[in-house]
Amino acid sequence: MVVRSRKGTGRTRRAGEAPLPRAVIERLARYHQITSRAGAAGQSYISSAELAELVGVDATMVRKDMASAEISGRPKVGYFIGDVISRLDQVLGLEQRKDAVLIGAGSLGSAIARYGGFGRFGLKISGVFDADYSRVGQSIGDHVILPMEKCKSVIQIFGVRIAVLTAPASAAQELADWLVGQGIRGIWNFAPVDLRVPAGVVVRNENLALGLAQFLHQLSKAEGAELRV
Amino acid sequence: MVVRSRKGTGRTRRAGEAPLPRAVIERLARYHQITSRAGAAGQSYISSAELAELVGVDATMVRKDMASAEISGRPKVGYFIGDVISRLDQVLGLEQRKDAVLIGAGSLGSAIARYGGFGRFGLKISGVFDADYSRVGQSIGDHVILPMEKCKSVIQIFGVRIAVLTAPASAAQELADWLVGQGIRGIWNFAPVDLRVPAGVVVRNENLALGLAQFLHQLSKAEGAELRV
DNA sequence: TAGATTGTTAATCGATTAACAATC
DNA sequence: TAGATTGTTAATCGATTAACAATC
Repeated sequence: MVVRSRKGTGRTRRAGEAPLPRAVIERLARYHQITSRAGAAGQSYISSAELAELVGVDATMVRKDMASAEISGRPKVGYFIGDVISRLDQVLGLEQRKDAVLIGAGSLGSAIARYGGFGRFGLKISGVFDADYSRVGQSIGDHVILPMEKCKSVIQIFGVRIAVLTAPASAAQELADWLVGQGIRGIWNFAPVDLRVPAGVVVRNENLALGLAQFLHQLSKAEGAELRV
Repeated sequence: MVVRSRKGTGRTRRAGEAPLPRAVIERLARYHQITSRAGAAGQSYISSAELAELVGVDATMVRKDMASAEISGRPKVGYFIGDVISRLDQVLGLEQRKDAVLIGAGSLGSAIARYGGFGRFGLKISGVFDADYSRVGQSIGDHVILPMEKCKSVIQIFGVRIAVLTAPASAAQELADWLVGQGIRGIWNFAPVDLRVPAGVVVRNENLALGLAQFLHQLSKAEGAELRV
């Protein structure tokens, strides 16, 4: 076995596959968004200064981030937007089309199912499921809500490896276990629970309550500062 | 003027008001969530080891975080859950009741308006508004959708300083400008746009597309690792 | 060419971890 | 008391910034 990584070294990968730190990835995703918008507005090049301004970081850091994504620009001109997007698509893993099932057709689930914007990232919702029979059969956007019993076969037929979990907190862990058993390898979790999954399964918690707590903290800090000045 | 902060020093505040780094705040919010749950389950004390395990960080870091929030525990016992929650409520600014207006009663806005869970953080939605007259008058949860024209007076009457912005991206900046003009000091923004606001106004972007991009990156990394092993 | 912008190396800063002392 | 757990200081590590060289 060649690939063997000791904690913290991260030196055991093929060239060009350096594991980028989370902070870098977050910024790359923002560059992607901004650059796409600039491209849609007709721009062909974008400078590190412009990106830095919009993201609120130092231009040097933008250039470093670009370097770590192996994107190079041209002195006096900037980065070619086509390059930036196609390379960031690769780095962020937005290229291949990916099927997903959505579990839980409550109000948040419906909002996500209806929102078409994720197609841009290659994410395709192949089926929307709910355990509540009173919801089954209703349509949300292009989808018809299916009973959980059908979920297993949809996962198999389409080879789905991603689940969007918008079920109630009380059911989330049990559903996650079941999904992993069916071959799901990534869960985009909107239930306010820290899911426990086996190693190798990726969970991203989109925890709105945490976001709100952070927002309120910023706010109370800002109000405090105001009172003091 | 006593309060004068030179960039980077952060040494010019009253004792006990050290500006906690964002990473610490994020963890504190998670401790808050976990501790609340443990309390609800009947536990009275929680150890740094338990928190560390659930959050996926080192126990030493939990203790340091607790220290920076001025929460102290008892050797051999752990942290008293009552202390943790009440102190974190203070630090995170979850104590006072805060009124908010919600702008944009589309599917995401409706999901948020319907979701009662934010009351726990002191956030109270005082009114739901939409510019689309076909939506006005419909009810979502406990709220009735009001026309934008009424928004101004609701802000004034209740002294609202927080807005939840779930309008389409195309309208978001204009709405933000208007809201700030009406006295709003904090915007919890769900539109996929980086809002520009005057200094002193707090914006938190809850950008699902960024979240998805990060999730997909993790996933592609994990799949890659799998193939290599 | 001169000037603007990228690219890179070195220095700084801050956050995390390790080691161990303090305490119930 | 012995043992478990918190609390704190010092060491390490990584990320950010500054300075400057390279290049179109």
